[in-house]
Amino acid sequence: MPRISAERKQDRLQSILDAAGRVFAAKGLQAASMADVAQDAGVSDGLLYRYFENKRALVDQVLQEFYERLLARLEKEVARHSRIEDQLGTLIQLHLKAFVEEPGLCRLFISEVRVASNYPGSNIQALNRRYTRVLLRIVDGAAKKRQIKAGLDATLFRDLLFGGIEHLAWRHVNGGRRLNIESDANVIAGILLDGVKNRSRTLG
Amino acid sequence: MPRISAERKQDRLQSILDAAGRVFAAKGLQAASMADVAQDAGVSDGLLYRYFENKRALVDQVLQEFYERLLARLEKEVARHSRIEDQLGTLIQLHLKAFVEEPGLCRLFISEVRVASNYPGSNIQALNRRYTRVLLRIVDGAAKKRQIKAGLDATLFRDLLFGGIEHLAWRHVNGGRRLNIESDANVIAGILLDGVKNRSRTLG
Amino acid sequence: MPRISAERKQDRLQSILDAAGRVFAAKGLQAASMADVAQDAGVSDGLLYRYFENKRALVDQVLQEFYERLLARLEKEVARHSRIEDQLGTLIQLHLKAFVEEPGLCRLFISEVRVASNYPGSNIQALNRRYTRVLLRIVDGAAKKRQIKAGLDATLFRDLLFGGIEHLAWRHVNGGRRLNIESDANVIAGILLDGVKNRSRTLG
Amino acid sequence: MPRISAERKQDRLQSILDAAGRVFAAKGLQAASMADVAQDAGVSDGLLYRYFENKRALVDQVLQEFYERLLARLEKEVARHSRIEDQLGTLIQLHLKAFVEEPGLCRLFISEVRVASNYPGSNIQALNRRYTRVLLRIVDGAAKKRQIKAGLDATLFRDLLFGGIEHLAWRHVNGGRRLNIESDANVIAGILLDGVKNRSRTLG
DNA sequence: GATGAATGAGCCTTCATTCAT
DNA sequence: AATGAATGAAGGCTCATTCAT
Repeated sequence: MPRISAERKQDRLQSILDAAGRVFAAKGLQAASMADVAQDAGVSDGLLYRYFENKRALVDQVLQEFYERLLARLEKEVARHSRIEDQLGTLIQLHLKAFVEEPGLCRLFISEVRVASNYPGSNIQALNRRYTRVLLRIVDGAAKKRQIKAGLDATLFRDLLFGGIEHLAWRHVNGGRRLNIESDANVIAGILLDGVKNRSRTLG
Repeated sequence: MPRISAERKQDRLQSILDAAGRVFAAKGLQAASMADVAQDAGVSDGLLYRYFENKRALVDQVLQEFYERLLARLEKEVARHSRIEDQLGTLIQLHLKAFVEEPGLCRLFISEVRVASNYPGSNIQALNRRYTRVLLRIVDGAAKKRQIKAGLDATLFRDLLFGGIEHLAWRHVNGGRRLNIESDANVIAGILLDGVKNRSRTLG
Repeated sequence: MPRISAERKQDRLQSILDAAGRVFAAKGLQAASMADVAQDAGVSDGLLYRYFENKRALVDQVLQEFYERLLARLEKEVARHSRIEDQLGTLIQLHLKAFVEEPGLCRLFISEVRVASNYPGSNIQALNRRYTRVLLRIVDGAAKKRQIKAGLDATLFRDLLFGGIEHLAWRHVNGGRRLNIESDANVIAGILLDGVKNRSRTLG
Repeated sequence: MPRISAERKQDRLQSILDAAGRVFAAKGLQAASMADVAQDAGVSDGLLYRYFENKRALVDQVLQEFYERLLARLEKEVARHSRIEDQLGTLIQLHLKAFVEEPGLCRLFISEVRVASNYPGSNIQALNRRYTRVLLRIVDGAAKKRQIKAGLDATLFRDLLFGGIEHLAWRHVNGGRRLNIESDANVIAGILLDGVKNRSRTLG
């Protein structure tokens, strides 16, 4: 019989995750100490280690939740549209928006997610695949409607898309290029769709 | 009268930079200490600080040289071709090749260059612009030949391209997707060129 | 009216002591945490502190029980013999056997018991005296039979014996010298008995 | 060309070792922190790690020097005597004296040396062998003079002796039994010598 | 110019112990 | 009685950077 309700424990967990998100986003993974996170969460240092094995595990979780939130939005919103252009445009818009709305996490995500995804047991790989699946559904739909030739290599397509979005978002966040989310998203969607329109399977 | 000739100093500088490149690439920025670099370069710890203000400055320089080497190759080789497709394909190929040939620096570059580019006084921004210029020349050439409509936003185009290449290279380096440099480069070039064929100026 | 019967409480106490013995022996005092003990005993961390004031007290108790078990065996088995040589040989054999059979506790005992015996309130001193008494009985018997001269300093004799056994056992446990319990015991008994045969009281 | 003379470095090393001896002896290995040692030595925390890889290595060195000092004394003084009884008596006296004169180190030695000797690369084993060699020389001399039968197992003999001395010294240091170094040493020497007088080779 | 000894702040992590439930 | 969440002090260790020589 737990003396402390499951909700309470959930709250603690969530408040730690939130704090970690804020602190890591604000100071960067390297510069932010576990003590910083604990203080921001209003708990003791030691408690962090009851919920997360170590700093790495905490960051991983933060990034994972960010990624999951993004994916959930993507899947839901993309499904609302039926035209290929709208689906892809929506996906790009949401992705850009997610990054722009949470620039700190965005920075963290971009600079850590690839490294994190290498850690054994990391779920980031699974999320990457999930992202690919969203794209795949769009591409397959387009192929069925003969809007693009069948057989496009989805991972290559995903890398092109994902990479471009990342770059765009990053530069915006860092004060480089102003972003017009809606129109930029449409341009990118247009370029990529036109680009693959007549392209057949290119890679296994 | 300097006790040590300018050339000698240049040599020292270069050997430090080389050592830093090797060490940072091999162990990662975080795990590599200044002492590691000094040892690899065969100089004392203290000497590093005569040539570079701090660790950050040293890394910046390493990345900058890597970027510069890449750009020099790009500019030279791209200029050899006259067909748009060949120019773009060459650019992509060289970029991928640079990353694949030096996976350690590639990793460093990808995970640090954007951060580095924020540091005041960093020259990375200038190199980004130089990269943009290479692209711009290709795009303008294409526009003149009416292969694409005039006015494509080159920075957006660059981000798409650069981001995609980065992602592709990263995943290859980390054992994800096998890379077929030549064909992959051509596919990407094809997609992007087709994509922008009918697209007019979209952003400032 | 106690909610928990006295027996139940005894069971708890004993299961904690058993767990502590296992855990401390397996991991060493330093490396074993109270949480480890609690888990092994199947109780909560907090409960340990109802039965023992702190970690030190718990270890003391574990060692004490080990020592007591050893003494009980010694007293019982030694009494079965009437020849001095057999009495001493048996004592040594049992002592060695106890250590060799429980190498973990043996290690703990050797490296902690002397420290523990300093703690105020520790009963280890009393057990030392009890050990001395066993020896004394043997020595006195021998004196009566004129096998040794009267007046041997029993504590000195005990230290010699105890120390030698400890060393022998320790080195065996740590893979140093192979132990042949029976013959080694007899050799030691022989040396010491012959050694004190003609020795008169030396110290108060 | 070292900027700091080798002597200076030696001084530092020695002052750290001395401080470590003092601090570990006074507070116990566990309770003494590296910071304590650094403070006592008047150096920074970090410097300790320039001279010793870690805490363990520092303790090892302290114990080793203590042991070496003891052995040097033993070897030198024992050689001065020709009668077996005097040789053994001297050895025991010096050993007891060493422990009694430095009770802190003695405690450290007794409670740590056996553990330390297990560490790979520890020199304690070598010192143990050296101690055995001193004994062996005495025993062999005695055997030649027909004072004892040839073939006594020197390691068993050493354990008996060493263990007894340890116990005696320990109890004295902890306020147990008063020690009369000279006479106790002679008693022990007498017991052991008489004990082995007629004993032939007993173990490999 | 060069050295490398020295610094010392700072960080992650552990764990005995407490106490609200 | 029993739980186990929570605490928080403490400690070993690293390493960028400085500075006397």
